Amino acid sequence: MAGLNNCSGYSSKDGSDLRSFSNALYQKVGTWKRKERQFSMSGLSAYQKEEGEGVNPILRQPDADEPLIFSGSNSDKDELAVRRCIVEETRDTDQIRKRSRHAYLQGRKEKKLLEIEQKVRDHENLFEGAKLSQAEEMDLMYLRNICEIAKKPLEGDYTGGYKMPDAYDLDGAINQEKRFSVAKRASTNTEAVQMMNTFSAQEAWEAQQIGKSIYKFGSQDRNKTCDYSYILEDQIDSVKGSVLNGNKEPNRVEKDRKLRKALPIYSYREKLLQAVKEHQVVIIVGETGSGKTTQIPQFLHEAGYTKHGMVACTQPRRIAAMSVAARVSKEMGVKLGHEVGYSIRFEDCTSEKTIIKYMTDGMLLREFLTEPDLGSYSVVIVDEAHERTLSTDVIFGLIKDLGRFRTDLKILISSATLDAEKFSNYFDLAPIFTIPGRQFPVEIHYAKAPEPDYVCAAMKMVLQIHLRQPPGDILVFLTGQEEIEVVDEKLRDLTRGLGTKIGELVICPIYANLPNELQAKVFEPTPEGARKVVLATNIAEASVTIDGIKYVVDPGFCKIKTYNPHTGMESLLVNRISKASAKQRAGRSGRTGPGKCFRLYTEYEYEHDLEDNAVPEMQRTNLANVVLTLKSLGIHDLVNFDFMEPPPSEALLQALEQLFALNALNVKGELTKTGRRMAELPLEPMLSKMVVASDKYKCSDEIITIAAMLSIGNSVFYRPKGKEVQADNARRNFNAGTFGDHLALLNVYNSWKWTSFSTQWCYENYIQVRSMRRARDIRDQLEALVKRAEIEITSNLNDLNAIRKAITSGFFLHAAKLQMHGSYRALRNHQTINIHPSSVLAQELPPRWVVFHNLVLTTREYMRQVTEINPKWLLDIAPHYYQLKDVDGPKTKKMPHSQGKSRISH
DNA sequence: GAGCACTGC
Repeated sequence: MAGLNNCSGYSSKDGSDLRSFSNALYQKVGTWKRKERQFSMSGLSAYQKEEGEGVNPILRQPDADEPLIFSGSNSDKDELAVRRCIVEETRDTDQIRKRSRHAYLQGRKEKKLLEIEQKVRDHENLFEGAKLSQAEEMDLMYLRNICEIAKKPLEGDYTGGYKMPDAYDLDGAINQEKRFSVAKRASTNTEAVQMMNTFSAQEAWEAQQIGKSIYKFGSQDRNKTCDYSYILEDQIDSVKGSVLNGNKEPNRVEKDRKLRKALPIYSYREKLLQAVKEHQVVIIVGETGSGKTTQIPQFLHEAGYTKHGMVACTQPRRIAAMSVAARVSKEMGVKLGHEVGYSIRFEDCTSEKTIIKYMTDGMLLREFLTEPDLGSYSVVIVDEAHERTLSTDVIFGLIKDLGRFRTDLKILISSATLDAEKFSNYFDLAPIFTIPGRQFPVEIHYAKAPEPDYVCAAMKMVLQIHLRQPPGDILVFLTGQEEIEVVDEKLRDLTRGLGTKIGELVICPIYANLPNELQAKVFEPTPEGARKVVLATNIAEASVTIDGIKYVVDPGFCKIKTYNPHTGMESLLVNRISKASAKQRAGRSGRTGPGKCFRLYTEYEYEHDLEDNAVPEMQRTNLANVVLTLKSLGIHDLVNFDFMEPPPSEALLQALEQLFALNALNVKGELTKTGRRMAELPLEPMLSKMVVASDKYKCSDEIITIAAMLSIGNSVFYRPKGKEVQADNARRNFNAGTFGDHLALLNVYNSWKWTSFSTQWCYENYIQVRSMRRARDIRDQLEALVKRAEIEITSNLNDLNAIRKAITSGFFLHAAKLQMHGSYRALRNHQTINIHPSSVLAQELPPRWVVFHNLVLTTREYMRQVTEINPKWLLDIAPHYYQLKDVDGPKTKKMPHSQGKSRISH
C-alpha cells in the first residue's frame, strides 16, 4: 500500500481509505452537476455563489505540495468556460475520433475477431464429444476469452490493457504466445479481479472502478446532458513515484556555463587519468550533464596523449559530432577544423594539425577500411555506447581485437546507463569509472491504472497539466506522424476559442519527415502567458533537444524496426520502450529547471513489463552490409567473431547467402573483386551491386542517381494534410513513359536538375527539398567514389532497357511473378506479396515480372519501389541463381498462375 | 487504394 500514501490526486489527508473517499468524491461531483443544470440559465453566477464550498473536487483538491494555477478568484469562471468549450467541441470529436488510430484499431480488431471466432468454432467441432486434456481446454477457454474481449468496444475497455501489435519473432513465425500475452493477462483480469491484489496500483484502479459505478448509479441521465465531462471527469490519476536524482541548483547554471572547472567531471580528472594510464580499456559511466564528451578528450590532450596520435571520439549522430567539436574548439580557444575538428559524411572538417577529432561511429568504421590498425590514433573514445548502434557494435568487436596487438592504444567506452558491467565483462573486466551527472531533479508520476488508449490518455494528460500545473512547456512522446496529426487536430479543436480565458496552448509537432521550416517552430520561444505543447516522436528522446520543457508525458511506446531474415521483410511495430528510454525521456524535463514526468503506465508495468535496455540494432537488422564490411577487413570467421551480443545465426547465414548470390563472395566465402568494389561504396549491398554492374550496361550516370534516390528512402514526396489529391497528381506527372518506380525517381531527380535545383520547383511538385539535397549530396559522393573505382561515368538515358538490366543485376533476388488476382509471388521464397498502392505500377495493368527494392509489412506484405523486367534477363544476369524452369517452366506458358511447383536452386 | 520511428556510411 506504499503507493497509496503517495498518490497525489485523491490522497485523503484525514487517513480515510481510498474507496470511501472516491465514493464521496463522485457523489460530490454528481451534486455539482445537478446543480449546474438547475442554474443553467445563469450558470456562471451559480458558480460564483457556490464558491468556497469545494464544488469541484477534481480541480479544487489541491496537492499539499502542488500549488494550483487556479488559486485566483476567477478560477471557477475560467474552468466553466473551458467546460463550455468542451461541450461544443465534443460534438465534432466523435468524427475526429473516427479518423483516429482508435477507429483504425477497432477496424483491425473486428477483422481479427472474425478470424478468432472461426478458430473457436473449428476447435469446438474438432473436439466435439471428445474428452479434452487440460491444456486443450485451457486453449479453448483462452480463445473464447479473446473473443469476449474483442467484442467489447475500445472506448472504456479497461480490460484490454494496452493495444499491442502482433508480435513477430526473428525466426519468422508469429510468436503466438507473445502475441496474445496481453489479451491473456487481460482475460485473467476480468475473470478474477480479486486476484489482482498483489500490487497497489491495481488496487487503486479497482477502487476507482468501483467508485465510478457508484457514481453512475446516482446519475443515470448523465450522458444526455453532460458530454463535456469527457475530458476532465475522466481524468487520469497519477501516483507520485520516485524522483530522478538531481544535484543542480538553478542559480548555479550561469556560473557553470562559464566555468569548465565547475563541471562534476573536473574533480575526477586525476583519478581518471590515472585509470587510463594503468589500463588499456576503461569504461566510463557518466550521466547526462557530466561533461564527459567535452572534457575527457581535453584531459587526455593535456596529459600528453596527443603527442603520438589523435584522440578520436565517436558519436552516433552527425549533429552531435559537429556541435561538440565546435564547443570544444571554443573552450580551447582554437579554430574549428585546426586542432579540434570533426569528420562526418560529406564533410571532413579536419586538418593536419588536428589532435582531437569528433566523428560519427560510421565514419570510424570507414576509417578501419583505409587504416585497419588506426595508426594515426592514440586514443579512441566510443561515446554514447549504450545506444548500441550497428556501427558501435561492430567497432567494439574490431577495437577489442585491435587492442591485443596495439598495446599503446587506449580505449575508452563511455555510456550513460548502468549496464556498464556488460561492457566491462566484454572488455576483459575493464575497470568502471563512474562520474555523477548534473541535472535538475525530475519527479516521476505513474498512472494509477493502466490506460487503455494511450493517445487519448496523452491528450487528457496535456489538458490536465495545462489546467493544474504551473507554467512550463510540455513534451509529449508519440509513436508516429499519424498519431501526432490526430492529437494536434484534436487538441486544437478542444482549446479553440479559449483565448484569454485560459493560457493559450501553442501546439508544435515535430518528427523527422516534417519539413525543416515547420520543425523550426518548436525552437521558437513560447509567447508570454502561453504554454507550448511539443508533440514529438522519438526524435526528441536523444536527437533533438528543446529548451524550456518542464513536463514530459510519456505513454511508453515507440515504433521499432524489426527484420525477419526468413522472408527478408522488415516491419515497423509499435512496441514498449525500455527502462533506459523511459529514464531518458523523463530526463528531458529536467534540463533547465526541476521537472515532472507523467508516465501513462503504472509503476508495476514499469518494473515488470519494460525491458532494461532496448534490443541492440545488431539483433534486428539485415546484416549483409556488416558482413561485407567485416569481410573486406579480412575477417573470415564471422560465426566466431567476438560480437558483444552475437546476432541470430540465421541472420548471419542469410547475409552470407545474399552476398554469395550477388557474387560478392566466392564459394570459399572470400571476397571477390566485385565484392571489394562494392565494399567501397556507402550503400546497401544490393544497391552497390547495381552500381558496380552499371559499368557493363553503360548507364552509370543514371544508376547512381537511382541509387542515391533509393537510399534517401521514403521521404521524397510530401503529402500535406488536405492537399492529398494535388500531391498525388503532381506525383503522377513523373510516371509517364516509365516502367516503374525506379525510373520515376530518376525522372524526379533529372527534372529537378534541369530547373537548376530549384526550391520553388520542389514546392510546386510536392517534393521535399531537404531530401532532394541529400540525394544530390549522396549522388556527388557516389560519383567521386565510382570514378575512383575506375568505373566510367556514362549516360544512356535513351536505353531504358539497359538501366533496367542494371537494376536487375542488383535486385534479381527480389524478383516476383504475377499470379491470379493481381498479387505476386516472390521467386526466392514463394511468398505472396503485393504492389504497394503508392507505386507507379499500382495504377496500371500489372506487369507479369517485376523486381522490387524492399518489402514492408503493414496491413499486407507490400513491395515498395517496383520496376517491370523481362524474365529472360534473370537468366542472363544470374544464371547461378535461376534456371530456365524458374522463369519459363513448361506449365507456365499456358497457365501462368500455377507455377508453384517450380523450384529455385542455389 | 495505403499510410513509413530514428540514425549512419
